[in-house]
Amino acid sequence: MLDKTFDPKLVEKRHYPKWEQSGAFAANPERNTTPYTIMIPPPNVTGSLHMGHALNMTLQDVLTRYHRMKGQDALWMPGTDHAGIATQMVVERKLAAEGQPSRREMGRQEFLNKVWEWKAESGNTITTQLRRLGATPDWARERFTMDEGLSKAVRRVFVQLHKDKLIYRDKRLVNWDPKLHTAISDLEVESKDTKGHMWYINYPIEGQTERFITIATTRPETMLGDVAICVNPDDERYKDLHGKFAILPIVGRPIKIIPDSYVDAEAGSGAMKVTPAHDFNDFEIGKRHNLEMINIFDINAHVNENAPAEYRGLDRFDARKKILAELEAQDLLVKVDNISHSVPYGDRSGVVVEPMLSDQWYCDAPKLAVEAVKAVEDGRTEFVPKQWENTYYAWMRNIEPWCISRQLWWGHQIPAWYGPEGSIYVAETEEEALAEAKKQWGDDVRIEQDEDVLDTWFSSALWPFSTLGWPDETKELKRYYPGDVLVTGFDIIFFWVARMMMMGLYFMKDVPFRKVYIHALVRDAKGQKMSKSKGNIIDPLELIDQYGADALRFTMIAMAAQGRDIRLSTDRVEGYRNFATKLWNASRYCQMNGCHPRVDYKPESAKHPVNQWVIGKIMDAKADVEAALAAYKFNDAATALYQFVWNTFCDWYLEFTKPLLGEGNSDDALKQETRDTTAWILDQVLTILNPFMPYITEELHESLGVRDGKMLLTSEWPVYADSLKNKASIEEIEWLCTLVSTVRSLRADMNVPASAKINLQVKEENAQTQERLKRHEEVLLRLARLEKVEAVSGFGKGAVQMLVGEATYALPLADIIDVSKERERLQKEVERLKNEISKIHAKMANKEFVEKAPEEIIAEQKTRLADFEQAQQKFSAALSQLAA
RNA sequence: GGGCGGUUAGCUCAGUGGUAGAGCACUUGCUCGACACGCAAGGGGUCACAGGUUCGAACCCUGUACCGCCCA
Repeated sequence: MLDKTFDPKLVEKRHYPKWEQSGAFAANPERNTTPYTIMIPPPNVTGSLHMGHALNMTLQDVLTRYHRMKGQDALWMPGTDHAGIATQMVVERKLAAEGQPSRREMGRQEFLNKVWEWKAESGNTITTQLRRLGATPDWARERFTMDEGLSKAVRRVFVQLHKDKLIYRDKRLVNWDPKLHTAISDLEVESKDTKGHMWYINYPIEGQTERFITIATTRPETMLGDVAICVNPDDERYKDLHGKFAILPIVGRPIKIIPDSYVDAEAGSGAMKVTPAHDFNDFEIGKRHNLEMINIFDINAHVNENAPAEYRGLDRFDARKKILAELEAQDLLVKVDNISHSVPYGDRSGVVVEPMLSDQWYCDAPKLAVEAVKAVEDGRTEFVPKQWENTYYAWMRNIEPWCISRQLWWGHQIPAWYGPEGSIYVAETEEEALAEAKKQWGDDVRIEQDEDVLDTWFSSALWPFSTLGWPDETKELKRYYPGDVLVTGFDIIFFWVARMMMMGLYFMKDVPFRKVYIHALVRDAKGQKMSKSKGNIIDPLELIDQYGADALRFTMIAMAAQGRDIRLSTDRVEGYRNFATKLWNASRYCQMNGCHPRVDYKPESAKHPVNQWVIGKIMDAKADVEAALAAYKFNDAATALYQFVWNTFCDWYLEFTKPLLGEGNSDDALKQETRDTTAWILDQVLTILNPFMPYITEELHESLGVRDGKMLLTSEWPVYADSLKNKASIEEIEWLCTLVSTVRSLRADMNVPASAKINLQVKEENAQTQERLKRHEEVLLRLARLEKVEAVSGFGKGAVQMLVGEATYALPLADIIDVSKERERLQKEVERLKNEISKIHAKMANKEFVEKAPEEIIAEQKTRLADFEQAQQKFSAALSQLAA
């Protein structure tokens, strides 16, 4: 016998290892069936499971389990990402905390050893946690972006793109993170609106005493690197200064005043200082006018030797203060405005990013994007929901060269070697590079590998094919590329989805996945982003401990379709925990009543309308689930299941079975049919629900007696013949439900005590109704708590009347009835009906409606009208009878 | 500034042209032989606002307001 409640903890602990050891998660490229592929968005190896993962992984697991049950060769490819900056930071912090030598002190190789050690210890945190969620990826194939195979793919891609001139080295401005000492890509920069100042500074004009040109700047410290002043060519104020020089205050360098239409005469003072080495716009101007680029900062964003001695070594913000003080002393500071402007911050370090001139490697994203855009335009890859394609296009059509080098140690070291006189050899191995160098320089040449590593997203971009063995031509690659669907959040469309599209198309000549399902982000109940600093993090593992993995999964699924945010509150999780308990107890009921699944049971054999009805209902539920999953409407699937289990199966069907299985029923054949049907329906429910709530369904499946000893995990998704559905029975039982509900409702309205057994009278019933009333008498008596049902020719005084179908029913409540209350009820009912009737009358009187509306709508309105009119008549009659 | 999304019951949200829905919360009544993590019955909505299209609009179009996100 099942316990009274479901204990997820024990069940989860027991089933997961069984599943995993069964080998059922494994894809099998030899199988003669269609593959179904999902590539996991590899979580950071530093990470631990958060709500975003819980949602993302649950959805993937649902799809994987579902397609696996449908007989496809499902490959859910798992793995983790080496997360260059994040991991390096974690390990550095750990070293510091342990009082060990710093990264620089121990040197590159030693440090990398430490990172690998750390990875060996903590790198499986998140994969362990995924197991707790019940995720079933093909663990045997688990990959890590720093694996030898994936690293080989990275080198191959780099070399090939370089050969094709799609990767190049360039000296440009980059976003420099002065804390982490690395360049970062545009995407890793967060612009934040910040309160700041606009300083207006006078630069003296060379050779003219007492004449100044006023520039406006938010970053006065960069003036140490000024090389020109720009004005709009049409700006009358400055026309005579074109080509003249100003003297850069503090530094004393003469800088040219040049016209450039980039300058907005209306903005600031209309004159702009130009610092090409420290501002992206100025850099462009500098290139246009061939200006010198003076870099005034070192890697810490401290002032360097290109500035006057007294500023050297100062932090950029200290330098700003000193410069402002000096300008003020020289009376060159004209005014200061308080403004709000956007300031770039490094998303990892949180410090202000410094535009800095440096040599970096770039990937020609604009060229690669062309095909990637086309692939979405022509539908080779489709986003779900569709509107995300706009987001994708917007970025892809304005894409900038991608800075792919990072001044870090943890990552894929760039496969480029430097030889004499600035020669560069890009090759997959040092041997190859050396060979090339020798070819050029003769024998005793020394080459050195570029110290930098690649952006982590560079290797992630290859994930859909590098994990399948590329560049080798493996059978996996052939079979599982492209993937069926990528499941991810909108926050990494640019970082990851777009880049996979570019790389996949370039190297595989096909898109990496057919569909991209974009889900929402999980927020807290108030819509706030969860973050450690806000302290509003809900830990999925705590929820699993508290409510069970199934409850958490079902919550994620039920909420999946909501806009861009999912507001998670524990109430919801609790609600789905209750759902699990409900299912548990329904199963308990089945068990107590001897409803054991029978291998030879055929649903076609069910004769009783109640049984035929519930079979029809499970067919609908299954079809709804299938349609929902096909459209990635996970919440619809959840609703269909929830409603079937709770409302149809528990609230109605199991209640129907009580009289049928009870002592009162002497029809043994019917009893057996009902037991068999109940067991079969439960078995179907467990099967269909399994991808959503794998633990409880597996447990129940196991304890209720198994069809053939198979786990649900490896069971087949059901298929039903359309002919199974019996419309007449469905209609009949729906009538029965309405009748029961109507009686219950009236009893409550009339304050009939729940325990009071009363009679139900019926008149004007047709032959079909007579038959039905007889057939379902037991059910009716029990569910509506009635003494008996009797056919009468007329109702007595104090009969409370109701309508179901063509017949009129009454509860004879002569003694109990509150006449005024009953009058009120009837009047309200008549009023409502009159209202409906007049609405339909108005519609039908509208000539245009009758002419233009489709026939079935008009027919429908006519039926409704007839029903309402009949009902109104009967209630009016009841009302006058009450008055009499 | 540009773009995208949202505004439906107290709350969280479904709902793609014809009868306004769910869960939670709330009210009332229930120890009914699976389940109080439950059962039954209820109350509760100018579908943000203003125009337009249509026989008919929560739904399509235009605009406004407010909220959120992304990009500059």
